[in-house]
Amino acid sequence: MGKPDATDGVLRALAEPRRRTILRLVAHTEMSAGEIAAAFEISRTAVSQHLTVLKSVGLLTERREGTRRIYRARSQGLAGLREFLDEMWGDALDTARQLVEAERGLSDTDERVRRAG
Amino acid sequence: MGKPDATDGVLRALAEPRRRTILRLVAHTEMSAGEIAAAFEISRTAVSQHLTVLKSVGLLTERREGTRRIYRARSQGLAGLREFLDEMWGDALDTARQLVEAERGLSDTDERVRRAG
DNA sequence: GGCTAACGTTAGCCGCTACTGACGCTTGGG
DNA sequence: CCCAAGCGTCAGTAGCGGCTAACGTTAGCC
Repeated sequence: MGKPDATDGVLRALAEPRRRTILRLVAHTEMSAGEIAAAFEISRTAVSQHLTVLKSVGLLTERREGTRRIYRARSQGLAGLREFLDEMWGDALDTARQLVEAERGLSDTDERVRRAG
Repeated sequence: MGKPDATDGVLRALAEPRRRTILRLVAHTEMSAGEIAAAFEISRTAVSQHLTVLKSVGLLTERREGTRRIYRARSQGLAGLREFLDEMWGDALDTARQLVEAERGLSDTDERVRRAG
């Protein structure tokens, strides 16, 4: 419920293979813009634009450190997409999602892993 | 043979708002191509092309009945996307998988990142 | 066969999007 | 101050992707 527009932007952002690669790169660790750009063969400018897109739809977090900008994936940005998936999957997995949400509440970025058992 | 990443096609298909609407329409019931087209204001041709795309990436099932073609969402086509989500979300479902991998002894994942100390 | 209904397919147009190259901005150091 | 490092931003361009209109195809009825 909330904004259907949010899911639209997220899906358009994820439709690009390189943007998905970027997300995977910074899924569990941080990286500077330069480090991320070094992982591709396209120009640094193109990567910067991808970073802008990902950040604008809430899939990326930016932190400044001197002249460098450190990026990190923001898993919360995928919440709307998960809702969309569950809506059409209509499975027992929806129950699991409720358990997870109830457990983590509104806590923010944290790599800690917890069992839902 | 085969496609290295079926998720790519699925995400590109889902990036279109009308295709998502189509999927929602036939998520729990069947509909003919004409009925689906009637739900939009674009031409029937455009809807037919959307149906072709959705079918080509495995998100739709087609059944013929006389001159009509009946469509229905194929939730199995979203399995790969769900894996992608879990990979970056790191929720309880993914945790269970990680535990299994840990028991097997840290086999093959190469997404390990070096941590600059 | 002739005709209609219900679709898919093709050709062409047009807007969007990802790319490159040049430039501007901010930070830190001499 | 000047200069370099590190990035973002601004034109400009090539190509992809979705749209319409016309045409082709299959199924059923008379």
